[in-house]
Amino acid sequence: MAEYGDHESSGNPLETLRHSSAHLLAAAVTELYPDAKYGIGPAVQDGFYYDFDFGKPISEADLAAIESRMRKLAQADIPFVHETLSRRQAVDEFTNRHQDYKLELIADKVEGDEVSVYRTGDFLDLCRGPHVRSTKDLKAFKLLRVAGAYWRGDEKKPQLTRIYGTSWPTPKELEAYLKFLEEAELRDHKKLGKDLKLFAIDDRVGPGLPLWLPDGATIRREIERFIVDEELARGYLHVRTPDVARLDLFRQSGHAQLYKEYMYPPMIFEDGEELELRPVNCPHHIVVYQTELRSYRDLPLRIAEIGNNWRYERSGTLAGMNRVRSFALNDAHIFCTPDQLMDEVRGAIDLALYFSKVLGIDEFRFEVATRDNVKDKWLGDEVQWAEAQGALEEALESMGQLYTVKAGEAAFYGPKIDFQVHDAHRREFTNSTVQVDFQMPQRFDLEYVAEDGTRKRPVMVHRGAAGAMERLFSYLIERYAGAFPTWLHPTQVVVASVRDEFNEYAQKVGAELRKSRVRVLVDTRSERLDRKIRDAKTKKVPYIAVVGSSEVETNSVNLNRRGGERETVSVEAFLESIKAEIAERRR
RNA sequence: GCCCACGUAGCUCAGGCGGUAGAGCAUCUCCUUGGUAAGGAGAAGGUCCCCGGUUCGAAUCCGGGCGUGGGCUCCA
Repeated sequence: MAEYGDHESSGNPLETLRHSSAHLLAAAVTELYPDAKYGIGPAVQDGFYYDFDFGKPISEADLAAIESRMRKLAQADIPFVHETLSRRQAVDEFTNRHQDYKLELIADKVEGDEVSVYRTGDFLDLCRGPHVRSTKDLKAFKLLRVAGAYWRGDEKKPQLTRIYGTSWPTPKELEAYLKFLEEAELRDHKKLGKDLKLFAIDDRVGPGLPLWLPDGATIRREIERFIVDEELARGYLHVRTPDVARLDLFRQSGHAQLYKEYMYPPMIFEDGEELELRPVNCPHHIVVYQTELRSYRDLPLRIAEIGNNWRYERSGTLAGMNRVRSFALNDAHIFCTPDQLMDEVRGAIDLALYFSKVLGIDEFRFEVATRDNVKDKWLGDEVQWAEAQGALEEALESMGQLYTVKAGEAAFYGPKIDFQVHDAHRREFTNSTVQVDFQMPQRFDLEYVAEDGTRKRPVMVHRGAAGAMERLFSYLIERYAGAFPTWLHPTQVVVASVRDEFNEYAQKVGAELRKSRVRVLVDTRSERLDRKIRDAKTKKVPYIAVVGSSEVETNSVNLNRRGGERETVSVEAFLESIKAEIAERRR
């Protein structure tokens, strides 16, 4: 979390500009709301924010006035002045201003007797800088929205009002950014999901419980077939296990204790039976592992399933298909020896990279989430952790992949690699993950018979190579703006007859394509061709095959491709080419 | 869960300072047979999110819910 000490701009000019914009915002706010207390105000991706305690909350309607005050201050050409105060002076200054949050930061974060502050006219802020020279350097900013944010990121602390804004060196860049936001709006999976009838979320079913409509379900089926076939080819064993289990299973795994807040309450029956909707698949897969005595010859054993998980996410965190309460994870649990760990991690990363390549996930980055030394929230001994962490990092390095390390972000049972992608609005989220686990093997007393006949404990790797189907789908909708590659598109071809008299031929062409499992819609409505083309284009169908008198004569179709080019080809040639495109999963 | 905003026909939205609502698209019917992004006409369609309160009267005002969106916290 950004706090004094790490929210300062690094010297990157754009960050400096945005950080100065945050100060300008706070200066305007303190003029308009003299009782407002200010918290922190860093530069963030694409802009900045500042947190305030207004006493009583403000709303977005108030932003216009604040922004125009900012403009006024910007035009006034007020310099950003750096000063170093003694601790005593600083405390006096902020006490006079009733700035309790700043006083708290001075007490907690400032070491020594020197306190760095910046003055902008009457406004004084605890800050290391650097800043732009004058408010006049801030030429292109806009306030975007207000939000609640807990003081110092802590739910138990008071909630402040955060004002978000964006700031750019020139008005032209600001305009381009606002345009980008507008375009992101058009790609939004929630909007396109509705427009293209891919999925629906209905109050009567419940929040976070999406319904996959026929076209969405078609895309999901294609993705699942692709995933399962590829995993089978790579030595995974696909299983099917139930969405529920006795609560005791999750007591043994530790989820009932450590993961309780995300779990649905158990179903308790008259005879005392307690069944629990599973929040994760691992316990079921462990039971699969234990259906027989395993030998070292069986390892690595890779048990996979596109398994449904149920997590009672807090209502405020739900978001379209990206964050739901019931989702299908492309999950697998690899049981292996410590010696095999590296290769298995590499294999999992390689698979995730392959899925990404085929699905079109071009922009991503890796994060290695490790334990930190401060907290005692980690289970297991440090040597194991160090080994596992080393294996993860070495795997990435040996594959030439760059990564960042996030200390303290590991799962309680082991370190992990997260595969970070971002949506149309550049909001980042985890799609796939590779996690090393020493806890479950211990809790379930997993073992295998080693070469020397002794019983040994396997290591477990949890991995979701393509993530959850729901989240992946939300990503793909935005990635392609609904214009899915042919192999994924629910309607691969629309056959459009020019007039009713060609309907029969259109049906014949459609039937021909369908024989090869091409998904075809034959548009025989009594509408003009224009209309049929428009409707198909609106649905972003990759091929529109127009048929009229000349096509009937030559047994051909006139193809209107999504890219734009048009061409008359024989039905046979079209069929061959689209079959190849689908088989190769071309983008 | 918390903060802010929003919730009117299947969809996108008007309207309404209190007198029970309107458009376009979609749907249905009829007419139209038109070669590459919306042919025409008509019909049908709404407990204005839900529950309370104020009022002669509430979609409109007030209160409480529920849901959605953007954030916070959390996370696949």
